Amino acid sequence: MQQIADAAGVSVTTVSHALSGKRPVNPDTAARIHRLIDQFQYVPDAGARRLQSGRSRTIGLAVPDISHWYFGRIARGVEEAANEADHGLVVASTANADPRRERRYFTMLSTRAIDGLIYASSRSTAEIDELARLARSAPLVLADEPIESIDVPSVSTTVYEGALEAVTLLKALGHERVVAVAGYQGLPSTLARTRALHEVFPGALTFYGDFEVESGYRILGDLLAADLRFTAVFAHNDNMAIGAMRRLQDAGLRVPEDVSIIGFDDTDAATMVTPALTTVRKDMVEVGRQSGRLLLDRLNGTPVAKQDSVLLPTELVVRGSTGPAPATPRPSSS
Amino acid sequence: MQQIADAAGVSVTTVSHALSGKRPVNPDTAARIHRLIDQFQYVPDAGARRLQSGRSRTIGLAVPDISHWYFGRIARGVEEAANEADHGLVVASTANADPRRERRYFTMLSTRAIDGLIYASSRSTAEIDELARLARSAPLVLADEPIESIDVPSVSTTVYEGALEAVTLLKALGHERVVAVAGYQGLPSTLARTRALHEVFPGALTFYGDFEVESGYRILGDLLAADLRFTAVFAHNDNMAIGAMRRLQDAGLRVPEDVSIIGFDDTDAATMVTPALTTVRKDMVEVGRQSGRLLLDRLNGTPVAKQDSVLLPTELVVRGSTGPAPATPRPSSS
DNA sequence: CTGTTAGCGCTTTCAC
DNA sequence: GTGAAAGCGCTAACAG
Repeated sequence: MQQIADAAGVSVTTVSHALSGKRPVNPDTAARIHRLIDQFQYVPDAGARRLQSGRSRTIGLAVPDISHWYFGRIARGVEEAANEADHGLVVASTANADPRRERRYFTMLSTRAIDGLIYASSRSTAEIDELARLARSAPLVLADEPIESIDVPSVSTTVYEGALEAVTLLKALGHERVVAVAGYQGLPSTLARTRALHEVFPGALTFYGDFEVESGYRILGDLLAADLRFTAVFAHNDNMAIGAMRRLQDAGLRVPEDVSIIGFDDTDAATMVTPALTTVRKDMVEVGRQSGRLLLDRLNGTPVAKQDSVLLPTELVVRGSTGPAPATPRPSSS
Repeated sequence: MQQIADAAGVSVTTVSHALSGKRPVNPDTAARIHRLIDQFQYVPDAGARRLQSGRSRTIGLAVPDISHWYFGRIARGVEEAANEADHGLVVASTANADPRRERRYFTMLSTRAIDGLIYASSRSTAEIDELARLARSAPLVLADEPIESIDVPSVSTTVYEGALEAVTLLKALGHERVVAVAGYQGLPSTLARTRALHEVFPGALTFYGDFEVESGYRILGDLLAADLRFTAVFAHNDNMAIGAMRRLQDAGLRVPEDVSIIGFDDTDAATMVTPALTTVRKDMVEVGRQSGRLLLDRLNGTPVAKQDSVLLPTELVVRGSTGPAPATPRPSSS
C-alpha cells in the first residue's frame, strides 16, 4: 500500500480511503490510485486488516466428517452463503474423538482465525456444555440438530412432520407391523421420528443403528434371525434403509411385495438402488445456506437469538420401495 | 499477552519467548508464565502472528463442488493432513463458472489468507494458464489430475494401469464388443483410460459423458436406440456405470448375463446397487492426504517440484456386475 | 479533500 | 536471563 501511495504521490491514508470509500477522495486522485492498484495487482493484506478490525471475514464449520454426503451438502450450502458475503470458510472435522481435534474449532475462535462457527453435530449431544460455553463468547449457529436446552439459534428441518407423513403412508398402505431402524439414540431428530412413529403405530419396535449402511444390514439380519414379523421398515436415513433392503433381498424377500421400506434424506443413492427408495427429502444444502446466512447476519450486527431459528420443510418422495401390505407378513416363523 | 506479562511481572518479550522457546527463559519465570496462560485461557492472536511472520498457517483447497463424494473424500484427506500439521483449511468452490468465484482462491492467496493451495480440477484443463501463473507466485499442488505442461507437483493415481486391469478382465471374460462411457474429453484421466481401453480393444467406441449418473443413463439409452451391439460397458466412473446399469435393466437386459459393466472409483454406491459394481478403486482420501502433506512440506521449506509428484496405486475390485460374455450380444437388432 | 500519528498483538533485533 | 523499541500492513482518530 505504501508502494501505491508513493507512486501516486499521496499518503497511505488516502489510498486506504480511496479503497474503502469511508471518506471523500478527490476523483482525480482516486482514479489515479485505482489505476496504480490494478497495475501493481495490489490486494490488501488480510492479516493486517484482521488485526486492525478484529474481524477475519472468515467463518468456521465443524462437522464430524466432511466426506459424508450429508455434511458435504451442508458444507456446500455454507460455502455458498460465505461466498455471497465474501467471507472465507474453514472446515474442521470433529470426528475420531481426538480431543485435540475436538477443540480445534474452539482454538480457531479464540485465535480469532474465524469470526463465528457453524456446528453440525450428528452423534450425541454430549458436547452441550462446551457449546453453551462457546456460545457465550462467540457467534454460534447449530446446523441440522437443534439443542433445546441452550440459547443458540439453529437451522433444522421438520423431521417430525416428515416422519409423520412417512408412517402415515405406511398406515394408508395397510401396514400394521412396522419396525424402525433408528439413528443415534438421544439425538433430537431420532426422538422426533420415534415420536411420529408412535403417533401412528403406538407399539412399534425401534432398533438403534448408527446411520450407516452396515447397521441397517446388521439390524435386519438380527430381526430375520429372531423371526420377528413385520411388513414395513421405517429407517431413519437412506443409508440404513438401503442396508435393510439389501439384507431382505439377500434373504430372498421382495421389496416392496413382502416388505416395504422407507428412508429419510433423499440421498443420491436413493434412486440408484432397486427398487428406488421411498424417502423423506431434506434439503441439506439449504440447511447449510441458511445456517451461513444466519451466522453472517449476526456478524453484521443483526442480533440473532434462539427465536430466529429456522425450520425448513421436508417432503415425502414416494418411489418403488413402498407398496400395499401383504396379506400375511412374510418374515414369519412358518 | 500484555495482560500475562503484567501479571507475571515480566515484559511481553519474555512471555513471547517462554511461548516460542526461541531463547532461554528462567525456568521459574517460564513456569509462572505458563500457569498464568492457563489461568487466563490465553491464546495468541492468529492475525497478529500472521502479520509478523507472513504465514497464516492455513492452506486452501479449491474444488468444483465440495458436496460431491469424490471431492469430499479429497477434502477429508487434506483436512487430516492440515490438522496433523496444525494448520487450518479453507475450502472454496470453483464451480458454476462464476468468474468472481473462480478467482476466489487467487484472492485468498494474494491477501495471504492462505499460504498455499491445493487445486482439484475435474472439468477441462482450460485454467492451465492461470494455474501456471499462480504456481509462480505461491505454493501449489494439484490433486488427482496432473497437468503435464506446467511445472506443478501433483498427487494422482495409476489410472492407466487400473483401466488396463479392468479391460483385461473383460477380455479374459471373453468380451469382444465393449463400449466406453467416458469422462470429460481432454481430461488426463479420461485420456489415460481411453488409451488403456484401446490397448486391449483397439477399435472400441467411446462416448463422452459428464461423470454423473444421468449421463450414463442417457448414453446407454442412445446406444440401445441405435441398436449398437456390445457385451460390456467400461464406464470411467461409478456414477456413470450405475446410470448405464439402470438403463440396461430398464430395457429388460440382465447385468452381467447380457451385459457386463465395470466402473471406476469404488464409491459407496458401488456396493448399494444390484448387482454390486465391479470397479477400480482409487483412494481419494489418500490423494487428499498426500496432497496436503506435499504442500505442507513445501511450506516448511522442503523444496518440492514436479518430480516429487506422487502416484498412488489403484486396485481392481471384482464384484457382481461383470461375468462371461454371452454367446450372442443381446442388445441386437435381431 | 488530505496528511500525521497512533496503535491492533505479536516477534525480533539490539542492548543490558 | 531479560527489556525497550521497532515494525509487520492496515485503519481511524485528530488535525489541518
